[in-house]
Amino acid sequence: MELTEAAGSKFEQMRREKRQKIVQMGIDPYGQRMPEPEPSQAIKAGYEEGRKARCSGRIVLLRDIGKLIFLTVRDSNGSIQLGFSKQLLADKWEMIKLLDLGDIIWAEGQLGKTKTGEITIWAEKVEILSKALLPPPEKFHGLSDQDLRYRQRYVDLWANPEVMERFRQRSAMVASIRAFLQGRGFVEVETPMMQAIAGGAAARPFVTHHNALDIDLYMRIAPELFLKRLLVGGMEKVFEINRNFRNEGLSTRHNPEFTMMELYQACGNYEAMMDLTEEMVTHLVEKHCSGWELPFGEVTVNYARPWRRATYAELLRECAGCAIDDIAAVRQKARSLGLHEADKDDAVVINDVFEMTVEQTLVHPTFVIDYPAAICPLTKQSKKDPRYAERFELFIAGMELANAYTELNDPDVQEANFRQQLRGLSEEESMAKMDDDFITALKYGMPPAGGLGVGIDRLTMLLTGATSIRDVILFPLLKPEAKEPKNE
RNA sequence: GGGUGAGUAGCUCAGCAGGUAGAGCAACGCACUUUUAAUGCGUAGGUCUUGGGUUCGAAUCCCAACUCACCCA
Repeated sequence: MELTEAAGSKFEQMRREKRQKIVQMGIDPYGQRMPEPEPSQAIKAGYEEGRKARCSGRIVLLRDIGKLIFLTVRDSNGSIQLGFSKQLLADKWEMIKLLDLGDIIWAEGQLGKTKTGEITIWAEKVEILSKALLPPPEKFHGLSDQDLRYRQRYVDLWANPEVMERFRQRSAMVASIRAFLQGRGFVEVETPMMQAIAGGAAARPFVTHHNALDIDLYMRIAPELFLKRLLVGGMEKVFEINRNFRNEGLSTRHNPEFTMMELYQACGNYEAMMDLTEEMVTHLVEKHCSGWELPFGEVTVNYARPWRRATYAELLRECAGCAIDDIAAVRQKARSLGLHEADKDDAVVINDVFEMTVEQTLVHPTFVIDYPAAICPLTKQSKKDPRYAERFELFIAGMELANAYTELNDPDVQEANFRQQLRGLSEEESMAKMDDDFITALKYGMPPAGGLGVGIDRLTMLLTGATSIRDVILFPLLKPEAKEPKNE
């Protein structure tokens, strides 16, 4: 065991010794405030021979040619080459010779080009900002072990520049969504993440406990019921971008905590929400992507407007081959798909069949409209046919990306819907959970409204071509690492 | 929950008719003032995920566990 520890820490030991030498020179190996560096990208873009430039970043490549050293340092949006010559940096040379891959440094000097044309800062001042005690991953292949990439995202981000780029894009897209909505008069709000009743969606919640009050609380599965209370309060256009928590399995499309944008618009309905969704997403594609056709895994998605709008019933007929009214045929289909249907209500069986047959076929953006009213307890029924609800879900690449309703605002109908439990769903998974205060709110009067939820993680997946949700969440949920026998 | 694949040096990967482990990068030493994954020479580095089993002998075969990835429910 001692042997392993000694071997495992050999790299660290060498670096600790170098750090010690740096300290002995009177240099702080962890740096201090420095004149603000410029982004490497900007330095290169505004290249001007002889101009003074300063940058800082992590050393990702180092070529030591004796009295001349070339280093490539990487910052958050690029990298730039530094040239250290003994002639220019005689007083720091001893420290410079102790620099390693992975160290974070700062440098200032004149811009120039090498004989091969590479833009280079010929450093006159160099500071070490942080001595890395652990060696970086392999410089060419980077870090590719999936487990390590997720567990040590802090390494993944700088070892694999495309990872950094994807998260920069995510951030830019979220900023664009905010700007888009604010430009249309929406006000951003924050509503409770810990709730006494986990309502607004059909999902199993996480339970937590408040000690002082000695009560159990749920991590929210949706902000819906609180945002609607704000409609009652007189906020006519509100949105929230925040985390939801659902106590369900993990997959390439599901992380237990995920980011949802939800918005509500007074005097709107689900058609207004369709228009808004289409405008918002195409705005993002236009602003952040390379064209209307974007690859996603095996498929190519065409985001060009207008997007298809098809009813739930017509898609069921198209893909499952049965009419929504012919419940015997639907149950037959369910059995042939291997689904258990005997103890479930019609609407639940129909939806099971829908999920299995239709969803995966919807590659290009498709609004599925007019859901069976029975599975939509928070949605206003269609005036044309009360068996259906004014709800749509948006599917892209077989993934549910958005969900929207014409919001139900009749308190008596809402109360009745909360009491109506469907067989085939556990109580926790049911959307119908009595929330007396929400009914009280509706009794004061909520304007008719359109409501929309968009999964931000999935949207990022689609627009950046990431087929796993873990690639768009900085720190996805992982099983804690098994305790290893060797302790510190 | 089920199936498939993976886990070997710090990193990226070879090695599998069973005979006690190998490369590149990284590291250490030497040389080098225009390199681009710098180069040349030299050195060192591993309870082959863990635990059982088969065998004279296991990284390799068998069983179980752990973790990850993908597919399915």
